[in-house]
Amino acid sequence: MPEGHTLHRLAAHFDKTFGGGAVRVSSPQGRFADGAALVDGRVLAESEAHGKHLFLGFDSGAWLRVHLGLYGAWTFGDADGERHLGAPRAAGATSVELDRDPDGFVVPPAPVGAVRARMVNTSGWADLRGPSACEVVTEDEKIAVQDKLGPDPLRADADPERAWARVSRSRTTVAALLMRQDIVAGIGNIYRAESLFRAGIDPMTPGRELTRDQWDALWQDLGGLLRDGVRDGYIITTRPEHRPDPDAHPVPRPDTLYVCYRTGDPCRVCSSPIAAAELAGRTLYWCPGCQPAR
DNA sequence: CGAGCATGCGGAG
DNA sequence: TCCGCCTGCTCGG
Repeated sequence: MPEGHTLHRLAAHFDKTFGGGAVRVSSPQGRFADGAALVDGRVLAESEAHGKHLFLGFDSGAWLRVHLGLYGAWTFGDADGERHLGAPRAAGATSVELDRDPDGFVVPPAPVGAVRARMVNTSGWADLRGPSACEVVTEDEKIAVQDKLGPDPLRADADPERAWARVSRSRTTVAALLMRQDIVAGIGNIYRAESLFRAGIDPMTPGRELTRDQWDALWQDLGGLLRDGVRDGYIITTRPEHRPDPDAHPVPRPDTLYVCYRTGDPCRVCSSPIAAAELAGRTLYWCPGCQPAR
């Protein structure tokens, strides 16, 4: 689920499984062949996420920038099997047998589908499919991308004041503002809808009509939800008392969200039917009972 | 098998 | 504001 939490999980996973060693980079599909050649064989020195961008830094100073878009996903394979991080995807066949070439690098299975980028080291492999961006950039170019992004609640350097300065001056609805990566980086359709529900805020409220307290609470809640997402690996926004089985672990998928994908279903809190509307090409979900228009 | 859908974004108008 | 694109899953016929 490529909202911000997924990218931070990816950065941590790359750091753990590829960081500090030489990496072979290729493009089985061919569309990333030139970029792959630029970093092939280098040592992965740093792995970082900012909003929905993943930055993999190599010892040459070059960075690989990946944006998963709506469909992108990484598949990882090692001696423990396979797993996916990104867009939803059925679990593939798990194979624990890993062949190695004479240099000790893993020989991954034949590419399945369009593998834009493939990374291999001596303990595993990673395949990237369907990204909206996958390119090698300079340090300056990487910084330029980050300069256009708003504060990411998952990053230690995040300054919520910057976001509030924009939000509090805007006539745009808070629902639209939360989706803008130049205002808050890492929020997607699910966190947008769920955080507004939890705050009891009407999504159509103009940014300038939010109170400072409302914004502070929203920012705090987003940070907590994102950190939960990093920990759990999927988005859970429902409080235990609003789940059919408060003690169920892990939380069953149908019970994880308050409003997203629940059009017409009864609100978990007030039983009103969940509403949905198309807004700038995306579906906005909310509860008219818990988030009344003012 | 095709249509529809999805956690996103950039560019044209 | 709308369209196109990247991929793969699910559902209906």
